[in-house]
Amino acid sequence: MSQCKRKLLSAERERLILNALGSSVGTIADLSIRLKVSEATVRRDLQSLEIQGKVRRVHGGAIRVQFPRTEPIFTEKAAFHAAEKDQIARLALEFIDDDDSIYLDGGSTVLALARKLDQRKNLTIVTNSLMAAAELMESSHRLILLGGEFRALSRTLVGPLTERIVNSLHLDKAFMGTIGFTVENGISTTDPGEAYTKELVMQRAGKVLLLVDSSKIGVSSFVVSGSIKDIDVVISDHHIPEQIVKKLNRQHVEVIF
Amino acid sequence: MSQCKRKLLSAERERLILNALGSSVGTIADLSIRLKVSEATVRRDLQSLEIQGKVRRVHGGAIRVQFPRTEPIFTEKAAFHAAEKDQIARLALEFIDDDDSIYLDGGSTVLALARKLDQRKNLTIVTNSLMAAAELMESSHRLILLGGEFRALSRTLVGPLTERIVNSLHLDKAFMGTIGFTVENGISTTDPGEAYTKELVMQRAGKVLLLVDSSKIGVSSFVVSGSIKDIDVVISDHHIPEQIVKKLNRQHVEVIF
DNA sequence: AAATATTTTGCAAGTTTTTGAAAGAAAATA
DNA sequence: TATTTTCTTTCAAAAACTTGCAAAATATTT
Repeated sequence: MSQCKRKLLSAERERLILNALGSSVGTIADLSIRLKVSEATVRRDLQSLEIQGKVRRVHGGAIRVQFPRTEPIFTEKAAFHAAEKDQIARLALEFIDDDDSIYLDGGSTVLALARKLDQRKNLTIVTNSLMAAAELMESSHRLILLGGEFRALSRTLVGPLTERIVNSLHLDKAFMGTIGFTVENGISTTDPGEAYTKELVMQRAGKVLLLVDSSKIGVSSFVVSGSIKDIDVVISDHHIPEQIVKKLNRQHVEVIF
Repeated sequence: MSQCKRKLLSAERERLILNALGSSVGTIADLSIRLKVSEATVRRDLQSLEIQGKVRRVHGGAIRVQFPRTEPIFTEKAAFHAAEKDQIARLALEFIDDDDSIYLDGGSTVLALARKLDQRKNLTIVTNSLMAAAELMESSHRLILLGGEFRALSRTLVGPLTERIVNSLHLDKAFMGTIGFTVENGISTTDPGEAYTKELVMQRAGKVLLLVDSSKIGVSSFVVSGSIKDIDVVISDHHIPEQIVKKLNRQHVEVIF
């Protein structure tokens, strides 16, 4: 049906790539042979497909995204940048001492921290994240859940009801996650209820530590949920731009990576 | 079945590993042979899977973990008298109308009710049970969790902190579970924190329904968590003794079975 | 139709990631 | 305690990725 001599348009190729990937993965080399183009071109096409959210690129090839929902489901999000998140969590763990009372926010980066907490003793852990709670169920620490309205997308408890409990607690350190982070606008998220609870917690905590992988830096989301002033320490990975670090230091925010 | 010549991507290998592990354990040596890669690579893959929370590494191999990790104690309990509990839950469902705001207590009998709630529309469901919450995560109902201290044995949130949220809610109907139930002492449970929260909820609810299978009738536990006066309806199975029914009726408690 | 601008493609240099091997540390077993 | 097995760390080679650039293809203008 299409003229086979003429070279294919990139849009046509992209459709062919998606086809070739089927439901599983494909290598660059394989796709390059099948489409009769150079590997460089395949890479560019996959890059474009990744931006469109149709494909997830991995070293050596790409994986087709199964359910192209508007927001990636939690488990997919967690697998993305897993190594960076783990590294950030390892750095964050250094800030936690035995017998601390700490707050764990929602999000996969903070969840990575939750998985490491059996390296400390006798913590009081407060969280609004059901994923973190599930992870800590078996632990010997004292676990307190914020009440509130359940938000399915992030699996967290949010909104005005959380205020009741937050205000009756003292928190030594709060480990916060975020959707977006810029020096100008501070931290931002998609849901107003989520933002409300974040702000509340940061006001109650002795020290606020923001865990943010570099893919979120420079991104602004819908609702502002806190400014730079609320944050004491930013923990990120090594891809964080040097100029951002300098700007943060100027605002008396410690940066670790 | 699979193309053995082509080199596998790490993402593919990880899927194969999860597959190979199935629900049991797998050794490094075994995986190394099956995937035709070095043991070092298998270790690295397992490390990555552990960071993602999909696997638990042990000396010599790895074990697959799946969410929600159900404690054997709890599942055994739930399996016990499962048919009776399901029957009780079916009867309890009749008391729930569309648009109700209801409370779900902890315990396996109430959990059976939670599983049936997609037969109603637009409920506001308040609960202190993480098992119930896990069950209702995907539902379209509005879900509110009581905050408070996490009690591992029952997987519920209990204690003084729950007061903050309970007192700011209105509940049409409360579906309560219990450890023990006698006409003389009312309902009783093992944990003071648990009892505290139960009493609180029953005071705030328009109608209190007790879901109790016959194995718990005549049993008294450590802490009293409510008297007969607090209860409007008792829902049980057909093994409930006739004389108990009469005594309850005399105290204006409706009995269904 | 010719000339020019724009986009796409392939190539190559330099960088990063992955992989397997080996040595020392830690854990299990006898 | 001694011994074996398994784990972690480190290293070097190989594979894959990124970036910049020039040639080719396509689109736009004259």
